[in-house]
Amino acid sequence: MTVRRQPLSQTQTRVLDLLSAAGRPLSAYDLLGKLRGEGVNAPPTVYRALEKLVREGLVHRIESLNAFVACSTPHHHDMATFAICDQCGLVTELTDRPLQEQLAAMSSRSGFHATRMMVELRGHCAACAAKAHGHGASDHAH
Amino acid sequence: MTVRRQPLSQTQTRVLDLLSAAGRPLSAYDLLGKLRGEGVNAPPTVYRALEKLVREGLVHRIESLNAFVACSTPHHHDMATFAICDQCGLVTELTDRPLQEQLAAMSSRSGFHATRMMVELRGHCAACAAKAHGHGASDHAH
DNA sequence: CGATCGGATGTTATATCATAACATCTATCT
DNA sequence: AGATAGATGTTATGATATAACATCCGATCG
Repeated sequence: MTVRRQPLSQTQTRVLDLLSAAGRPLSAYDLLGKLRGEGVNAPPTVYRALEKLVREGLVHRIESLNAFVACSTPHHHDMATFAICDQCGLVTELTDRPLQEQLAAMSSRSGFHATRMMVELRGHCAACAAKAHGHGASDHAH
Repeated sequence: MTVRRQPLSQTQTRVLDLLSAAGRPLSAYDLLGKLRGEGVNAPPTVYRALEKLVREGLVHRIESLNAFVACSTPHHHDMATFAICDQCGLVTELTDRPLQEQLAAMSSRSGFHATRMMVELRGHCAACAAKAHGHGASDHAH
């Protein structure tokens, strides 16, 4: 299932595995923390691995969190949509073809040629919205 | 036209004016640079002013640039769409009601309750796309 | 084989973005 | 006067990201 266009290096594989295992966004420094003692001691190595993984479409960068997640369905679409719960930190990758088409249409209608489209929704996931029955939201996230 | 729900302080007004005059995204430190010598000497003041302006819907934060722009049509929508040219740095704020509705629909369909929706397109504006007739793209942006 | 090249990594230093924590000041309301 | 809310100042630090340059290693080719 997991199609890898290019072979991944040791570090790249480790980073991807860590992100997959986490199942949530990790910052470059979160990853660096987990890789210390495995011969990775400085930010550039992590950022370079992430850069490669993003190029390959295996990892997404979530701009509003300054963090990275393993792509749930590696496909290299240059289009990612995320719903980010500000309460519990849950991040869900959504796929919505019509939305992508509409974005592309809006984009080209204005003469803009999009190479990357980011959609990030902030709010509360179903579970947290249910819990918050009116009593104040005491945001956490992270 | 410009509806201000709350009166703005001196600093807040200056920041908004600087952003409006710039007509492009400025970082908090860009603003700080312009405000030194006007009694503003430290980041927190700028960030606090920006925070207020964003709350009021007068300024948007562009996540993928870590920068701020004056809202082209102050309305407090919690929804912003930007097309960012990676070549010349031009940032255009787009409004597309159907897109907003579709996003809201997709969001609620999955039980997610969105309080903020961010859409950022990266690519080339019409002018730059026209210029780049095949000869290599030598990205600039900033 | 030895040369060369691309890709990955190491290493050091620094740039850039953002906030914590605490003090002060002023306007307004009571 | 006392209380409150909002804005700001000030110092320090935390968090994120990259520049610049050196090295290493495996593949390819003459």
